[in-house]
Amino acid sequence: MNESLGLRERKKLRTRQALIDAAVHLFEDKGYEDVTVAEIAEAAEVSTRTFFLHFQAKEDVLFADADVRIDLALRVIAERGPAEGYPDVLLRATERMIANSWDGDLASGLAALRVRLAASSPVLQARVLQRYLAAQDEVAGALHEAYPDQLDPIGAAALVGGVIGAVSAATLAALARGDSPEGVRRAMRQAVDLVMCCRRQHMSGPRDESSCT
Amino acid sequence: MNESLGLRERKKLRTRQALIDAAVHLFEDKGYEDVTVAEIAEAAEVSTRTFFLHFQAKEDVLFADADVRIDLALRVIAERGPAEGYPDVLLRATERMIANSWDGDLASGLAALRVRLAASSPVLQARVLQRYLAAQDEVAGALHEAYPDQLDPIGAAALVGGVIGAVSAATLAALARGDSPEGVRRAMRQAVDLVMCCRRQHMSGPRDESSCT
DNA sequence: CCAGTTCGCTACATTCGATGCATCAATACA
DNA sequence: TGTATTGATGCATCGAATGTAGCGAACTGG
Repeated sequence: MNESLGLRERKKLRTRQALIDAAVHLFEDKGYEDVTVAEIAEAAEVSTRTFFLHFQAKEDVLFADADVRIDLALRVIAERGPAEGYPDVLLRATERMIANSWDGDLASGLAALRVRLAASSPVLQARVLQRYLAAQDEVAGALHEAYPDQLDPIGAAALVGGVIGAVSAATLAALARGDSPEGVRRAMRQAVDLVMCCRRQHMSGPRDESSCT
Repeated sequence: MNESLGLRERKKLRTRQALIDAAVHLFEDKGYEDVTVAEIAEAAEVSTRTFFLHFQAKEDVLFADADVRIDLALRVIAERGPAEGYPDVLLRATERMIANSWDGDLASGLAALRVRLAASSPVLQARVLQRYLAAQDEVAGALHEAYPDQLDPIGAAALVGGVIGAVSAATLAALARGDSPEGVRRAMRQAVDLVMCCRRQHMSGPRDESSCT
């Protein structure tokens, strides 16, 4: 995976991962609020200061890989086909993010832990929303840049916000219901279909067209 | 207004109002982040501790009178017409909430300030959105109850999440752009149109049908 | 009018998240 | 090897938020 990295960067990644692991274990045991950053750092055998050198804030340790997903979406937009309309691009970007979260967060149970913790900690919940907003903003901005004459900034924001909002709400509902990872994935796809079905001109992959209500 | 209150409670209300006024003035001058609770308390001539006796957190001084009117949306759903489909009901509920949130703004300048500050402070953004998220859950549940055979829980969550997400994102985008209140309101309606246009069967009020892309 | 109680407020101490700064030591590089 | 880069550290500090003890003004019943 990371064979060509220098020793220094490998060490850095190792402490970062140690912090993540320590935090996850502690959060699972004691919940979010009852774990201090000092505890996490101590468990990872680094200083408290080092924690904030790797993560902007306490809750960011739970979103270690979330930034990767934004990059994925941005790349899909950047590498779009010349004749591709924005509904298809947005659809592909969304599906790419879903696929990524499938073999990342969802499989490892990190997403479920996040939801569980957020449900019991309003502070964390607010920060999660903040993060989602920032992500939406970036994607919407990129989409507007890509289709400046078809999407004004407001329309792009509404479009992206609608998709992300629908997928998030469906995912949360499925997770709250205790669905299996497959069930969660199905909920995600259902949400995408619901929002996008009326807007796409042609499909980029095999999908049941009749599921559009 | 409060003639039959005891002297003690009147005093309490007075200090509370002094804290709100001081906070509003300071926020207007210096923005949200650059004002400390100690400053607010000092300007209101009370101790810092007293501030937290009246408000759970710094942001709550801005939400002093703001109760999210979830009831409005729920009532629209409850009092739906027998032949009304869920797209129309949801549309009406959303419009009702938009109209109300804006009326509240005009009534007390506090809400207007809140919106303005939220544009520049991610913390406040998240707090506002948190309130919307709580409403989202209830509305989705009510919508599912109202149309049990047309909307499963996941579908209802996705639908409502999509609408709220689109409206929120468009609103924030308009605010970030520095739009006038009228422009913000237009962005809200644009977002509703974008998400709902393909789903409504008949309109409940005067609206440009051709705006549906 | 007076004791006893309630309660809003204060001062002080403390915890915790987060940041700035100077510094050390290991790595990378010429 | 010598130098520069950089991850990690300790320390100081700020601001939000909470616990505690206690004062004094406002209510209560007699």
